[in-house]
Amino acid sequence: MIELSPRFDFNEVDEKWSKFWVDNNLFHARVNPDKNSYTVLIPPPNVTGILHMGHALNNTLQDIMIRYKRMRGFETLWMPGTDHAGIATQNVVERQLAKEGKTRHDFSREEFLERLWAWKREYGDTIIHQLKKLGASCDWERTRFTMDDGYSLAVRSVFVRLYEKGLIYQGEYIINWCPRCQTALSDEEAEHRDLQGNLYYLRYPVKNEENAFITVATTRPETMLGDTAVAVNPKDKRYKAYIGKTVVLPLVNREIRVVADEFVDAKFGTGAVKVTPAHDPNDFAMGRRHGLDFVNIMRPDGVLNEQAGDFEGMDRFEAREAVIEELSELKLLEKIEPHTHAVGHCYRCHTVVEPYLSRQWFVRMGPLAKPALEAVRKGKIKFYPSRWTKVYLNWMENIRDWCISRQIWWGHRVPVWYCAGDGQCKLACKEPIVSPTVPEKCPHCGSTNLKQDEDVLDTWFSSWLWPFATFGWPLEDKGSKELAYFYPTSSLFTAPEIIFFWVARMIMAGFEFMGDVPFSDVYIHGTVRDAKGRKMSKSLGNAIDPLEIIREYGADALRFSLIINSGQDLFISKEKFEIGRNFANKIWNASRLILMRVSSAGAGFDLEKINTKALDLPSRWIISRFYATLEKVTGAVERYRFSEAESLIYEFFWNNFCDWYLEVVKDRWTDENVQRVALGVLEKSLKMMHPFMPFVTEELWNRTQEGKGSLCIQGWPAFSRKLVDKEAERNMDVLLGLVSAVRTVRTQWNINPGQTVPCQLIVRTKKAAAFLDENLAMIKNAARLETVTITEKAAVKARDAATVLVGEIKCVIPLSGIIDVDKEKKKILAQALEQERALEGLQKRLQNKEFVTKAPAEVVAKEKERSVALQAKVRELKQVIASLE
RNA sequence: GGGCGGUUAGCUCAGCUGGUUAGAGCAUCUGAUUUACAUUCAGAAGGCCGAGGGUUCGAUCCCUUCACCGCCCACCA
Repeated sequence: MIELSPRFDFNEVDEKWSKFWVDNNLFHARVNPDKNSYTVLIPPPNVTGILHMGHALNNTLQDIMIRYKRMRGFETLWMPGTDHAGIATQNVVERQLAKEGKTRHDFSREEFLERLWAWKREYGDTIIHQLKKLGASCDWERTRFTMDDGYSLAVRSVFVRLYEKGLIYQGEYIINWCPRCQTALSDEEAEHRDLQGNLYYLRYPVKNEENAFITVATTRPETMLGDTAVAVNPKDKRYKAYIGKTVVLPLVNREIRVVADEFVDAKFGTGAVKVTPAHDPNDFAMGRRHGLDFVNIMRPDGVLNEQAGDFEGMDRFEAREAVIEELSELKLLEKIEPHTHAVGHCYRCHTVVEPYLSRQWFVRMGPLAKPALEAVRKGKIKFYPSRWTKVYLNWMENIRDWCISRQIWWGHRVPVWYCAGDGQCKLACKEPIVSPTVPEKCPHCGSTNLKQDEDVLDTWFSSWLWPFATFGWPLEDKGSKELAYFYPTSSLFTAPEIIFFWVARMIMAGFEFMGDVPFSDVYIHGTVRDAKGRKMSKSLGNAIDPLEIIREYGADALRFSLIINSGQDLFISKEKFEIGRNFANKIWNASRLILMRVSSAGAGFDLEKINTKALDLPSRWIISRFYATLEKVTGAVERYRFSEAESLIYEFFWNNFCDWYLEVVKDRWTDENVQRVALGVLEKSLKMMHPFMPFVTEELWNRTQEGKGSLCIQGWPAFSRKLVDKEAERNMDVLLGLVSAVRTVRTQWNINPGQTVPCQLIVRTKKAAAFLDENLAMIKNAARLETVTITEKAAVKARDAATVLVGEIKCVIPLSGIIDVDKEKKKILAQALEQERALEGLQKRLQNKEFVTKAPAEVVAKEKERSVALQAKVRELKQVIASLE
């Protein structure tokens, strides 16, 4: 007798097995020529903090696939790790410092970085610990961090290689500047949000002409202080006369030219544009085209500088008000119109970004994008669901150069040194020294007085190397055993917002440095939102902590509930986790029942070797149901349809196995075959459910299948076609229908559920009678019937009894009441009529010569088949109607 | 401005190549339960499948127009 508590105590079980799996090193992958590899690389979580629900979803999906593939016999590698997440992590540490009343400038660069490493050590460990709690079957020995020594070497090498190929360049451009973080941002890091702003119409007096103005419209009037031209469309008749003339920029009294440029849209605003080359990307381009001056009016912190004259020292928004006020006094403000437009915000601190002129490093993306586009177009990389393919292609086709330098301290420092020289070779020394290792001296003048570039690289400039840098590249290259075995990896699981940041860039890096795709499948999952549809976030305070759910409902419940809700975006509230908890408990209790009832007879017995001929109908049925479910589940997992897989499992285990099979055999536990089937189906089910709910299944596996070793390294159940018994399923359906119909009758007539009732089953064939006879005990028991008589003719008049029709079996329960037989008949008649009409249409089509000759042969054949089936169906229905008469 | 997705029961969603009576979970209601599980069981009620048009013998499903919601992208100042 094995004692199990009636409640699944997940806390103890979760703890036990996550420790066991790690202690026994069950997830370590090695190069194994006898097996195919299946590799998944974790999207490394940021070391900014603890894991949120999105991580829980992302990692559960990966774990399901990895555990499934492991059971299918692949050498599976799931590479774990964390990302240093440049700006994001620096921000959280700076916020921590702010609480102490300090800024990073109170520290030296080294001291500040030490704070960051301390943070990383703490949170990096927490994240790994949390992944283990979730049940993630990662190869923990390989845990990587994007700033590990080896990884850093990869980052520097890549920089050098691209630089030498001419794909990295440095230049002055307008970039997205966050005045709060005081760093450049990439285009992807500037989030555009619609803001209600104003369109200000400013008048610029024409030089030497009384009362002549050109009116320009702008959303950022303060930038007028940096204007160096006014532009109009060359075709715009209104302004033709002004082209080449000079206007006087108010407030600063700078004389600026009126230039003609095709870019200007005559229809927008006034058709005249103020040109601020240092503060707007379009104006910058125009400035280049027309050789204009670049006047930078702003300091890096968003405060106006000495170029702003009287406005020096004002914050940009403060200056906006002041400029407008002064222009208004000068009567140079024509009007203000409300205007909604998209404004970039820093993706980390949400400050409005400023288009800012500065010297930055860029990657030329065009050449890199080419093979990456081809790979997806040709299907070498597939997106699941496929609609994301278009999103990817669209971005790649319009790709722009990537600004990779950041003016922060946390990250990979740009591997570029400048010779501060001894004055001997000024010319040569202007050339930067680009090297993966710290250069000892200037190659030109030999000076050892070298200064490294102050900037660090965009965090994604390291992440994009994840698929191979994690394997020790470039010290290990394509020829290395590990890379040859595990690269390209198999599937990538990630969120839609990461497609541009990461997925696309990994594909480009894969081709550039490894000459091959980094992975073949990309699975894009939904976003976890709260019940109101808002994205879960710490700042909104609507986040549900996965650890809290694990504590209250268990890791299996968290995993199961998340996945079954994961079709598209997930709308999660706490109650949603009950389904997983209840299901885990159901599995627990079904196993408990079996353990209590089964002697040693079922142990060590393999379902596949069973002689089905000796089994009763419910047993054949449940075995068949299992294999049918197994096949569908396997197919669903292979197609990344995880929620579908879970629904199938849920329905099978709960509705078929527990509610029917275990109920039906309740009184027959002494039957050895019942024991064998119950335990056999449980054994296979535990395997099938393991990738989804690893803890409860591992625990029960060890309780029911002692000595076989850990469940996570067992084989995935083999599908057995011969055990799918369609006839048993059909027959059982009839019985289930019968029982269910009787139950309905009982409810309708308010018969005490405990009370057994007499019943007459009327059948039309001897075969059906024999079939009922065979399963009489079960029917009686399940439907709570007594004195069931089976006859081939109706012996009771319909109006004296409740009559139910199930297939060809008519069930008559003598009662003081009438069931409306006419209604039943009408229903079937309507059905028959519809089928007949369908048949008619079909036959019409089949007689159509054009259709028969022109349509593909398979289609015609299929239609013929359908026609035959329909005919049979119609005939059958007519018979049923006749039997009702 | 461009693109994508959604609209199915009170709520959250399935419904994968068009075909019996459109499903599930939660919530509601009725009843059961000394017998693995109240985190249980049996049952009920609840749907012109967003609106219009089209294709078809037949449309939740395909085409088209529209409405509303959401997301992504975009240098009209």
